[in-house]
Amino acid sequence: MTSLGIGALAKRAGVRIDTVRYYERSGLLAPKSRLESGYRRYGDEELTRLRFIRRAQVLGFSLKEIGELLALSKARDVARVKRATQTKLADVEERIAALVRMREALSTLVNTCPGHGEPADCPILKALGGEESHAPASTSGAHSRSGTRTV
Amino acid sequence: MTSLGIGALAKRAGVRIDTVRYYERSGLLAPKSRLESGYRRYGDEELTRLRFIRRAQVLGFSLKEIGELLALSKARDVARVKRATQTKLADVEERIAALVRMREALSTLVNTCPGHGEPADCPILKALGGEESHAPASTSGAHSRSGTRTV
DNA sequence: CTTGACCCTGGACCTTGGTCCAGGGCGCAG
DNA sequence: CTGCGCCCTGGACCAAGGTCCAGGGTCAAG
Repeated sequence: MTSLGIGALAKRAGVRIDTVRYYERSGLLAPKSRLESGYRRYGDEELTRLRFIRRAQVLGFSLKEIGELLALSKARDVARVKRATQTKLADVEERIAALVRMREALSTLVNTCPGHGEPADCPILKALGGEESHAPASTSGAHSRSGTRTV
Repeated sequence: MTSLGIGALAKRAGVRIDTVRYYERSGLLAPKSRLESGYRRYGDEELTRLRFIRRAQVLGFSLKEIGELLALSKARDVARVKRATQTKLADVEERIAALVRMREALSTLVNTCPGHGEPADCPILKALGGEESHAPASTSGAHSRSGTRTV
């Protein structure tokens, strides 16, 4: 029956104190109790829960989704918890597919670029829009009133 | 030698006008010129560049990274452009690997959860921290001075 | 009791990638 | 010349997920 202050809890979960309070504000993690002074007290369940929140984040759940999962778990609604997880799984699969497409495109670019020589031979630069010569591109362009038609 | 106003440019690239101006503010896309009135004018190169920016975003580059890519391209530094792209490729591969791990974890959860019955049999709920009964969890906790030691 | 470490609250601030608005100035067709 | 639609600027605002700060109270060791 460990009893932890917020600092000890945060340290054990590898997060910052502010983060714990932020999760509390977000409705994800309430302290088990408070001292008369207002100090938060946490038990093992809270630690587990905090660690779960972090794991779920790594699994790609947003804090909002984690809150929903937590609510479903409180409701002990196994079916809905499962469905939420399936939805997330589908989402993750979609993201993987998108990243795989991205990888193909990038590796094509890398593989066809000689890495030296003429910019004209670099497909990456070509993909970038290729051949612009000159072009001053002043960052701090003070453009005054009254210029010739196209500055 | 098409000459476009910001609206036409935005429409052709499928972005909003504000987004074009936002990219300009971010140093990614300056108009080719300005009318005396201050109206922005764009040519084909700017359109290509804007489209590149969007494609690069889809490929997972942040605007900051796109800016770097653009700077390298201006410097016509083929070698460094290639290296930046390789770095991004490695990054994408890492993200894919993380998502694949995520997918494995989620599908294990989904596959081992019966989807009905006792919460105790649901691995998702167990991963969540499992068995907390009761716990009132008052959102608007007015905690007054003077309580018993642990409220 | 004193001291240093810890904790409290409320609110401001940060980053990223935009989006929207007010108040006013152009461009061009009729 | 009028009017409609486009454009200008600067600045506020959004969501997410924190992070930090000021100003003050508390806990526990010595």
